[in-house]
Amino acid sequence: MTDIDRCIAGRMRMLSRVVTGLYNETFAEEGVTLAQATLLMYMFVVPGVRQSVLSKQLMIEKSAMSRDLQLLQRNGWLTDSIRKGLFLTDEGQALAKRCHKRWKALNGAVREQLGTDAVDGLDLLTERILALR
Amino acid sequence: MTDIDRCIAGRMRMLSRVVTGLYNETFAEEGVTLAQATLLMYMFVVPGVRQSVLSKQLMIEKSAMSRDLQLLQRNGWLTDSIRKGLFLTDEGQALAKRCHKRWKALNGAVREQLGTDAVDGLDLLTERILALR
DNA sequence: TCTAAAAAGTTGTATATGCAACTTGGTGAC
DNA sequence: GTCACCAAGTTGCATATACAACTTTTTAGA
Repeated sequence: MTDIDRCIAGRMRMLSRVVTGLYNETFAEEGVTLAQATLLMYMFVVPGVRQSVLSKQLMIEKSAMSRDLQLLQRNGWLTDSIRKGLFLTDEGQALAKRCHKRWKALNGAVREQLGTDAVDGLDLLTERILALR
Repeated sequence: MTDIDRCIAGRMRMLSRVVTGLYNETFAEEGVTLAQATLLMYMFVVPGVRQSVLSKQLMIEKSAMSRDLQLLQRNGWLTDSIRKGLFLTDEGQALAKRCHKRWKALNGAVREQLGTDAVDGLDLLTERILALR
């Protein structure tokens, strides 16, 4: 029973924790987490997007999404009508831009350090895992 | 700014959510989650292991680990002395065995469905991500 | 052996997440 | 039009996770 370190899910979760920590370090300078920054950046790109769309795209359960967005709203980054489509406030837009700048730099560096073969591996893995469902 | 779906961390988190859901379905029949089952199986294999070791191995922050274990203890699967090394109760051992059986079947099927190339990709990715730190 | 520093573990606080059950909103059949 | 249904969103409850600050335990030196 010494084979449990070959657990696909366990491995994915571990890697997720590690990279999350890495990205959070950067976003902390803007006072947000990676999860929050991701939502902000999505909403910047697709103004008016519905929760259900984000939920499906990111594979986050709708109730979790609802709460994540409420948090952003409490921080003044979303307008009031979050049930009719999501829109960033001016402050939210400015924050999204700053986050994107940091994200781009970090993500580029990470992709480079991982190497194209590892990144390709991730793409393949993504495809196959999504096909499991 | 439509490049955010190329986020390494975002991707890892999404995949983590998906596979976690898949594994949780199986473990739910034993009344535990994947996270809990993983800890039970580890402790079964290495009786007396310290929290700090699990924490490093699984890359889970020590305070999170502390609480995860307290939960298992409240359920009667761990003996009292969790500060001096972790030991499963008889019930905990029986549960760990049942979990391992389910895990082995599911993980084998998942590895097969993913294919060796994708699994190899995950191994490479693991290596590279751990090297980032 | 005693003590000071390091490591291990816990607790406060907060976010991220899921499932179940509920409410609200929209849409089509009639 | 309205009613019945389905999709979208929310809320209750629970787990998983991190950081900071604290307490306890261990370990190294003198």
